Amino acid sequence: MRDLANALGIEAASIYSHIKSKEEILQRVCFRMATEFFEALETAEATETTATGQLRRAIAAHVQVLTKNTAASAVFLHEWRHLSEPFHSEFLALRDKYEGHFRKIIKNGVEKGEFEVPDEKFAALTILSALNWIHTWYKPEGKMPPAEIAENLSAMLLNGLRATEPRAVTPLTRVHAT
Amino acid sequence: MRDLANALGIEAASIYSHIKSKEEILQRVCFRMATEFFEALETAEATETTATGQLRRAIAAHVQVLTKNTAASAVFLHEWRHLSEPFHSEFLALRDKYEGHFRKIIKNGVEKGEFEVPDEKFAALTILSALNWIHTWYKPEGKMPPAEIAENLSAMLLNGLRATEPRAVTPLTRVHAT
DNA sequence: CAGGCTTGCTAGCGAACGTTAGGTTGCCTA
DNA sequence: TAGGCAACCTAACGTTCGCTAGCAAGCCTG
Repeated sequence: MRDLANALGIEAASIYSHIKSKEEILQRVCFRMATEFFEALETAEATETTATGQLRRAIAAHVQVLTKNTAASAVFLHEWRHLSEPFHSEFLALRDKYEGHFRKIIKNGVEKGEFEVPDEKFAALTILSALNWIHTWYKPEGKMPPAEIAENLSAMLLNGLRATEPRAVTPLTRVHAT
Repeated sequence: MRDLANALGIEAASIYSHIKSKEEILQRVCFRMATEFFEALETAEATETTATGQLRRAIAAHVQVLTKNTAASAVFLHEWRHLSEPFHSEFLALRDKYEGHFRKIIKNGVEKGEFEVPDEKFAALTILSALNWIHTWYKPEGKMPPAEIAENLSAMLLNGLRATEPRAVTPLTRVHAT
């Protein structure tokens, strides 16, 4: 709190004119990020019809939210553990729901013959795992912009490392300005 | 410290008969885990000759170390940030070296025509990302044992989700008892 | 222009933190 | 059997933590 106050050019006690408690900050960050992830995901799902397209859009959306604010992302990904009830449970429910969207995209893909996975829950978890690590190394001034990161991730996750036949990886068409 | 002492059935001050400071615990955990990861990785590399084989072994080794002690893994993956100098720099150097091993396996694979990736550093990072998340959900009593997790991860990372031609995923032959 | 709301301040509370000082006990060894 | 050391204790240190109380200044609105 004293560090935060210092960064704001304010006394620590003055912060409490704006918030009720330290945890309120945590709650706001966690749930605002959750909302951002959901909105981005729903847009992604609505934009495409094929499972492959939806998944690639979903990955791009997730990466975009994640890279837009890496500090908030780190809080969203790790610090939610310190939420008190009922926020902790509520947050976990949202997380499950978000993961469920990915699971459903994958399930659809498997049913339509686009994908082939041993376990769709495991696949969804692995995809999100691969995405959720980027906040630890991503730097806005780095040479790889979020869109390119997303494309590389999509390519890797959809096609794997293995060299076989040539695989077309067409760029995503632009939906709206970022 | 007081929690730790309580878990040990001891007074907090008594801990200092065994360690110099709280950070010493952090140092020991971080560097012991680093050693474990390196030893497992080097065994994996020595066991196979193809890049594909080495990568699958390396993934299995990493997963095995990670799942053996999820609490220590969480410390290794996140809390190293709180190491003081020179341990912080030393740790980062080890991390780079470890990642370098993966990068080299991938590079070899690309040169031998086994793999096809846009950026081998990025590929290495993505693979480790996918692996390093499992400590957040893995439970020893869960229905998926570490070896199976590793196999599924290898399958996903090497082949991707996309259904194309049938891909043989042969199980790893057992090297030594676990 | 009076009232209240917003935003900030100073002072300080009570709890928790990592850690130290100094002492007691019991075992292992010379 | 004497000495030393390992392992533990009680007591308390100085610091940092999140936060509250109480107050002052500035702004907007009735």
